Amino acid sequence: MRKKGPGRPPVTTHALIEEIAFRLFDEQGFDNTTVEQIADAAGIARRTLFRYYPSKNDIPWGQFDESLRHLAQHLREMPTDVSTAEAVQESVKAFNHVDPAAVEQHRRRMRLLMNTPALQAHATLRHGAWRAVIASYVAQRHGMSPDDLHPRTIGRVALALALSAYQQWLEDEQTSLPGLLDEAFAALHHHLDDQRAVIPERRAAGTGQ
Amino acid sequence: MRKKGPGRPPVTTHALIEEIAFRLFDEQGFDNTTVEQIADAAGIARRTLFRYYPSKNDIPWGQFDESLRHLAQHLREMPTDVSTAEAVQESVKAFNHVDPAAVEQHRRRMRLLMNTPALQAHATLRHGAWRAVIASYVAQRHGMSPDDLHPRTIGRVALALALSAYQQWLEDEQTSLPGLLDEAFAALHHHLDDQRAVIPERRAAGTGQ
DNA sequence: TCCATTATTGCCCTCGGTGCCAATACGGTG
DNA sequence: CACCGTATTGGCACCGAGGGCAATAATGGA
Repeated sequence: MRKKGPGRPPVTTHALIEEIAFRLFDEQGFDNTTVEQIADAAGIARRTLFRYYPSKNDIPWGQFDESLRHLAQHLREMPTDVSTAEAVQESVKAFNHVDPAAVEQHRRRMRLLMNTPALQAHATLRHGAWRAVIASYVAQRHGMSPDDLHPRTIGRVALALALSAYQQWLEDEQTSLPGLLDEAFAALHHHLDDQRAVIPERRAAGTGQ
Repeated sequence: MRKKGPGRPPVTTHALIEEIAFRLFDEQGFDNTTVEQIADAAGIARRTLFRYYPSKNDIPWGQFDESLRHLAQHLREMPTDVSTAEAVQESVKAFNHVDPAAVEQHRRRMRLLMNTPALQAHATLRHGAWRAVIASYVAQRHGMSPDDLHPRTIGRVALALALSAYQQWLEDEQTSLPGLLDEAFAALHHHLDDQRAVIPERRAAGTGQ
C-alpha cells in the first residue's frame, strides 16, 4: 500500500504480528497471553505493538475495516432491480467469502473471536460499524435516514442472523458457511417485505448517537 | 432478601452505590469517573466496591440478574395454548416493564448503557444470558436442544428487535416502549411460523460453547 | 465476656493502555 | 561523505481496573 516515502521503514507487519499472536493464543489462551509476550515474540517493543494495534482486542480482527469498505462498495454496486433483501444477502455472503485455502485459518480466527468473552464484548463495537453499513444501504434504498428505525432494525437483524450462522458453522465442521447464511437470510426477506408498506411514512430523523 | 444472620452487617447497599455512581457519571461521564471516586463518594474503600460489583461496567446494570430470573419464570408460566412467538413477546414486554414513576431513571440508565462504548461492549455478555433464556424456552417448546440453531437464532433475533425498540425509545421521548416492542416483535412471528415446519428434523446437539 | 461469622479495608501486585521524548534508520542533497 | 528531514521505534513513567491475601471490625449468640 504505502509507497517508499522518507523516514524509517517499519520493522514488521500486521500479518506477522497476527501470526505470532495467534500461535500464543492457541498455546496459552487469549487471557493468559500478555501483550508483552506478543511483543517479545514479534521482536518489537510493547510500545510499538500498540502502534500497530490500538488494543489487544483488536489483534485478532485482521482486515476487518478493509472488508467493511468492500461490503459497502459491494452494496453500492448492487443492481437496483434486485430486492433490498437479496442485495443485502448477496453482499453479506460476499463479505464472508473466504478463499478455500484460508478456511482453516478463518475458522481459527472466528472461533477465538466468538468463544472468548473479552473478544465477544469487544466485537460489539466492530459490529456497530457493520450494522451501520447495512443500515445506510437500506436507508438509501428506501429514501430514509440511516438513523431511522427501520434501517437500523434491519442492520441488527441481519447481524443476528449472520452471527447465528457463524456460530453454527463453527460448531459443525461439515456445514457450509454460505449455505447457512442463505438459510438464515431467508428470514430477512419477511422483514423487508413486510415493512415495505410502511416506507411512505417518512419520519423525522433520530438524534443520531 | 438475606435474613439477619450473624456477622458484620454491610455498610451500604447496591442501590445507594448506584445512585451515587449515576450522579458522577452524569456529571463527568462514565470514562472520566474512576472507581476510586465512586468509592470515596459512597464512603467505602475501593476494594470494597469491587466486592459489591465485579467490575465498573457492572455498576449500571442494577437488578438485571434478578430480572432475568423473572423473565425465565414468566416464560415458564406462559400457557401453552399461545404461540411461542406470542409467549416470547409477552414475556419480553413484561421483562421491560417499568413502573411509571421510575421511567425517567430507567431512561437514564439505558441511555448510559447504550451510548457508552465501554458499556455497549460489556452489554454483550449480559445479553448472552438474556438470549440463553429465550433460546431455552423456544427449545423446550419445540423439543429441541438450547444449543440448536433455531432456538439460538430466535434468541439473537429477539434481542436485535428489543434493542432496536430501545434505541428508538431513547431517541424519541414521545414513544411508548411497550408499543415499540409490539411493533418490533411482530416480525418475530414470521421466524417462528416459518421454521415450525422444520422442527421434525431434530438434529444432533451442538458442542455447546 | 468470648466466639463464630461476615464485611470491610489496606497493601501489593499484574496487566492494558497512553503521553512524552530521545534514538534510530532510512532516502535524498550538497 | 557529512548532513538533513522524516517517520518509525523504543524506553520510561504513569494511570486505572482488577485480584489475592491477611488483618481487622462489627454483629448476634453461648
